[in-house]
Amino acid sequence: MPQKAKTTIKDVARRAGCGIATASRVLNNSGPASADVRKRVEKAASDLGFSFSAAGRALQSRRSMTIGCLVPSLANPVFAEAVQGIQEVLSGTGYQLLISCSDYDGAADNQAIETLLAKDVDGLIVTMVAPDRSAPLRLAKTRNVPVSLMFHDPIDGLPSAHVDNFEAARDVARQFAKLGHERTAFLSLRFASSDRSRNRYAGFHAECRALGLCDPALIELTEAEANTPEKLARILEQLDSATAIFASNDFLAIAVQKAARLIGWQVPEDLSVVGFDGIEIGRLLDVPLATIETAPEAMGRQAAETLLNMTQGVDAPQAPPLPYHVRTGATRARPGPKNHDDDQVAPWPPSVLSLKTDLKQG
Amino acid sequence: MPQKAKTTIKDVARRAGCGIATASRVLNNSGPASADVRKRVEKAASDLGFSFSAAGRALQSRRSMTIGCLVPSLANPVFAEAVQGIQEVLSGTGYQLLISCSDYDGAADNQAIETLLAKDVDGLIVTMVAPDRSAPLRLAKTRNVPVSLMFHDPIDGLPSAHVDNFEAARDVARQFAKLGHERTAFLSLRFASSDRSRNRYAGFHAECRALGLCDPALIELTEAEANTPEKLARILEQLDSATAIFASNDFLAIAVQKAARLIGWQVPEDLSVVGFDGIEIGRLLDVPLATIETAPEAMGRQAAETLLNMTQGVDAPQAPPLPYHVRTGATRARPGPKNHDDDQVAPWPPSVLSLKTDLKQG
DNA sequence: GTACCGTATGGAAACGTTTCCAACCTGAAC
DNA sequence: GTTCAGGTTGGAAACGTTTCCATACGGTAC
Repeated sequence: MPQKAKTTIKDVARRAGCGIATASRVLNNSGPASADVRKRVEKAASDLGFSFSAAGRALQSRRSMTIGCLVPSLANPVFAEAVQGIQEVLSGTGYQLLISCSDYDGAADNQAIETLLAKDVDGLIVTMVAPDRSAPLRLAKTRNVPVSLMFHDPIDGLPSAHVDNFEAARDVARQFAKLGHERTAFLSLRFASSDRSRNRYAGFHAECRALGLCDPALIELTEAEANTPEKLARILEQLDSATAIFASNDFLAIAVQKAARLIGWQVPEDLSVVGFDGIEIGRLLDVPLATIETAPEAMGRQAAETLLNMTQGVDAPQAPPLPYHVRTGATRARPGPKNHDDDQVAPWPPSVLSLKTDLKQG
Repeated sequence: MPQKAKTTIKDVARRAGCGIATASRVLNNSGPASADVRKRVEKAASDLGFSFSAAGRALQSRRSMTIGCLVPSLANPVFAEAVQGIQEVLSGTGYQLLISCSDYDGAADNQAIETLLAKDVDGLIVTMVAPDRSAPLRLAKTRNVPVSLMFHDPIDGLPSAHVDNFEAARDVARQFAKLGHERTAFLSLRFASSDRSRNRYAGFHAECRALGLCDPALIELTEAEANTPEKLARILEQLDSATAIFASNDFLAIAVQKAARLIGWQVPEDLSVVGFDGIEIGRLLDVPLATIETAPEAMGRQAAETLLNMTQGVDAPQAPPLPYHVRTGATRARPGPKNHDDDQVAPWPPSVLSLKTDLKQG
């Protein structure tokens, strides 16, 4: 095994018959050099297939040219698209992206940030369970490592690329009210570990109140329930008197429709469904999904741009929330008359199902 | 701005009143140290909030503890999930993931690999346009940087985590034949830059021949066509006499159904549709999508595991293709009698649409 | 008391860069 | 012929680690 030793700038200098400093200057175009030696160095470099060692460079320049990124999971297209947006901005700037996933685990979040910091990243782009009260995130601040958030509401001087979840959710309530719905439910996964879900619920809840609708039932699903139409259907059955459902993301909204069909409910005649996120596939469905259309990729781009500014010492002000768009779709309608045995009798919201999550804890 | 200088091991040593070497030994547990000095060093380190500099370490140890990963795009869930799988395996090993996206561009592929190599990655996990004939990929080999592929058929001694696209596609042809379909089409995006699509077409085509069906029409769509149901519908109309469509991925398969509905075709009565990949959402659709179910996450995991073995000098043999699973769904049926004006008259495949891509080029 | 051995310790080199600075060269001005 | 300015050049230090090696210090065996 001819362990090809990596060629260093020293090798280039020797071959070109000049000093290391000169070679460095030529290769970086960072100082004077005669045409003659310049040519020799360039030839030597290409002969040897030389390329700089990032490690040596990073050590000397105290910049790793690396940006750390933490997201809950890449299996969720929302985050995958956001990362894609980051990539687009970063490509061509010389920065590389170091990725970590926490799987929605708050402890893993902090661990990951520590690791990224230890790698001397030049900046951090983060979506995590609890960006406020994260010690490693504060550490980044004191170390002057710029931090940019995604999806979160701005916190504590940390800029964030986000949509106004609260406002958008109020829009959903208004739509339901205008169509004449009274009893609604909010479906979510991982309510406790997502301030996005919590804010959406809060906005939805607040506006339902303001408009005189019943308080929405808050349902937190397990992974299993969300992914198994039969289980989800059983939950729906207990929400019998609800005529409209706001799902915390599009994936859930699609699953709900499947479940509704299983128990013979028509969407939107028997049940209106609205999602959140605006994933591409929702538009292409047979019955296009009504949803709040956001632009995850744009969030990634904005977060990356803000971060780049910060690395250059530009104190970027918090950008306004990114626009969202109400996609009408075809999964909303006026509530139809369901054939209830016990109309108007069942208590609302159904106590068995509602969560007692403290909204302030987040 | 109190530019908090990073604390180095030198600071720790000074505070603990010992030499650098000793501090290093204690912190790494890599050599003898008296209980006394050990305690002092540990205290000093925690007092100072010390953490190692990855750059210094990388330079000295010639290992960056970083794995480079190149995929076409994270906006495609298939790759996002694969990366997620890689993450799962890497988490806890101390390796970090450096990500690049090429946006399906062969030149960008090579550029990205060069950049990753310059970052001194300890290994590469790659999905690209043309892994054979990639100079930078060969360079990795000569530099003894282990390389592991994803989705590609194994090449040239490079191990790959993949499914057998050719075989799986033959399965689709067999299903169509069994149901009695004669005229079929294969829909793809970026045919030229995806050996996956090409292999799927090749398998589908071969088996159609073997079973005595007509040659499938090969249709390459532009992004715009794939994403705009109306445009796609216009293309479908020209495939009037086809009764079954094999879409190169699930996304396309869903879009096709939307387009079919636009021109009044029922799926599966008027048109059978089968996809490829097995994305989660397909199962939850109102009419579950028939598809070849693969496990992108498992591919990522396998690629990562193979790579880890290689970094440890274990010469992992090429693993067999990962299993795929035929999901029956509800988008396939026997061909129904379409009301054709010119039944049996139109030539097949429709020459305007068929691509003349040379299958050997890939 | 001397010789020896094992364990703890710290100095210093090395990893591949960049950059400061001193030294050198050429030619022009006096 | 001497001096000076301007442009080239290379030695060496520094970045933060790890590790080789020599030293120092116990103690045990004679």
